[in-house]
Amino acid sequence: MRRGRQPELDGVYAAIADPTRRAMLAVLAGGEVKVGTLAGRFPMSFNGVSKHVKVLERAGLVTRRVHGREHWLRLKPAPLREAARWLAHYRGFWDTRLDALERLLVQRAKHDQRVRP
Amino acid sequence: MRRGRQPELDGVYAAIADPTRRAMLAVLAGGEVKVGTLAGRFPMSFNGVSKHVKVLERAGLVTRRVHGREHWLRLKPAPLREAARWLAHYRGFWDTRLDALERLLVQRAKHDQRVRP
DNA sequence: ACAATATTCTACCGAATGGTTGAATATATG
DNA sequence: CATATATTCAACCATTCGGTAGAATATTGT
Repeated sequence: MRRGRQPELDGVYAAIADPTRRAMLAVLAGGEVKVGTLAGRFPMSFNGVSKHVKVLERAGLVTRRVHGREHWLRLKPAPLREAARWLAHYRGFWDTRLDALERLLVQRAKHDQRVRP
Repeated sequence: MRRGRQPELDGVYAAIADPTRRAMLAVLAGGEVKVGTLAGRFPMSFNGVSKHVKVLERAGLVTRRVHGREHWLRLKPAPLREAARWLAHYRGFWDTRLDALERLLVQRAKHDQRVRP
């Protein structure tokens, strides 16, 4: 695993921590969408949507293609794949070694309970 | 896949969006540690660490076992597995880019009350 | 009983977030 | 040109966040 800091993960996880933005990603997964179209589908102001889009952009999850006065948004899944890989690594580790560790710890806790209650 | 709102994901993704908390999870993956031990490993006040621990607890990623005056923390990887599964689901869609994606998204848009109220 | 230890609770601070409104900018259309 | 459209920018507000310091609580050790 790559050690050290991975600052790009901060933005990605923070971006998808918001349910509105997760819903936006779902919409964008269907293809390119204008900002206005996106705004029409969410119960908030145009500017509110614009701000969320900017967060997704900053996280590298969305790119913008300006065509005249229209701004078309396209999903860029690569950072999400990175994030998934990071999680998968930990998940794999925990699925194997840690579950065994947890069993052991539970066992020891029971033992301690028996020995000194 | 489970659709609609998944509020537990909010807390999990928000929790792991912070590099300090990701590092704490890495430490906890090595086994149970006291809050104080954790505090000794991070360049911030005891109280700062205590707050981060509380965030991880609220996200369901850490449990606390109070033994006397010592609070032992244990990792609970289950919510991370949930989060990984959510990401893997989307990743799979993007890898394949099938028409099924479009159909599912249209269906979701119809069902989801939060989007287009 | 007393003092040290492990930890939380409360209160505060500055910065970031999620949201709003209103003005500005660029572009398309009559 | 004038006007409607698509969008951002700027300011503001309330809340949350990451962090600190100090007081309070519970437990252990002498």
